Amino acid sequence: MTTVLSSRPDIMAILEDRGYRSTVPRRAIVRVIEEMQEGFTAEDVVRKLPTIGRATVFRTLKLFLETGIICRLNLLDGAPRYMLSRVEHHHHTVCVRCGKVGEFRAATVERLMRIIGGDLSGEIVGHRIELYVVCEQCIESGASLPQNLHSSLHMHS
Amino acid sequence: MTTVLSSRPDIMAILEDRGYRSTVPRRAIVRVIEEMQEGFTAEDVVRKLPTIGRATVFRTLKLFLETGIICRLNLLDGAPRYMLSRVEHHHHTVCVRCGKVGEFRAATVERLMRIIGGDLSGEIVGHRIELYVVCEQCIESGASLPQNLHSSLHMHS
DNA sequence: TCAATAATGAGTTTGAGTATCACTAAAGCA
DNA sequence: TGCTTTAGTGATACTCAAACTCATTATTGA
Repeated sequence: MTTVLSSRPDIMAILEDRGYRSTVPRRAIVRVIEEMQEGFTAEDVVRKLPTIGRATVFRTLKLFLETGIICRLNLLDGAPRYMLSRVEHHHHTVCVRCGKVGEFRAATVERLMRIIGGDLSGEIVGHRIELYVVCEQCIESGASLPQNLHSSLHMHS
Repeated sequence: MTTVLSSRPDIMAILEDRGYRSTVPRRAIVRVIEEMQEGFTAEDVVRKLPTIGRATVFRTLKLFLETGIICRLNLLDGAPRYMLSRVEHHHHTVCVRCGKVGEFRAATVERLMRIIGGDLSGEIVGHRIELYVVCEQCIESGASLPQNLHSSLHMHS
């Protein structure tokens, strides 16, 4: 009998179900990334786990990505950002000022995809939506947007 | 009196309006990227223009990106892909088999943003939507999707 | 407990992109 | 048209994230 401690699935169980081994480095990486709520880079993990080899961190993140445990966002300039997938199907909000990443779901999105799909040649097999936002904290602290961000992100209001 | 040869704006004119000079390397790069309809990497341009310095290519693409002449997609694994912005406000389709990039517009998208914006804390300042598709040619040639692509792209049917 | 092998980590390599800086060429003006 | 200013260029060196290699280690199932 197992106790459900949180709504998040047991990551090591997912891996073991797929035939991957439960190792010390993998468990350490799971522990670390569960703590970092607002997205992290590969380098963050390397820094937090100096005893674990660099290659192992990259390999493990790749594995987690392939198994859907984490997801990756390529945004702004710089290294890709990862975060735990809390819910099955979701999209991301990214604060353009502090870089904080959030998740959201919207049924409307799925309907939209079907509408657009009808107008396109070819077949839609997936989609990715990112919303660039200024988060509440950043609005409160009242700073303005960085120059050039709008065009370089190819954003549209 | 000028003759309009295509619906695409004159790129060098845009740059000159902003105070940038019309130089031999820039004109060469414009010529090359206008030929590559289906997206290109920085390395593609470097390869096609061996007489032009590497740094210049990267600087120029950055400039074009900032002025909205081209747009960038971070997708699949590998280097970012660029393409000419044909229309002001658009989103991209990417064929997951051949990598071909297309553009589409949808008024519905804008309405969707307003709906979602109401549910979120913070303020939406932009969005990015990418549709992963299998293009018509690839459907005709009939090959199946690569393994692992679905989860690693964090796609949702 | 042991054998098979998946996983690791140290070190090396790759490759995209940037920084530097002396040189070149574009543009405005005399 | 030539001159001057300075934006732009290109060769080179450098940075940094990420991948590769391979000998060693740890995990698992028997």
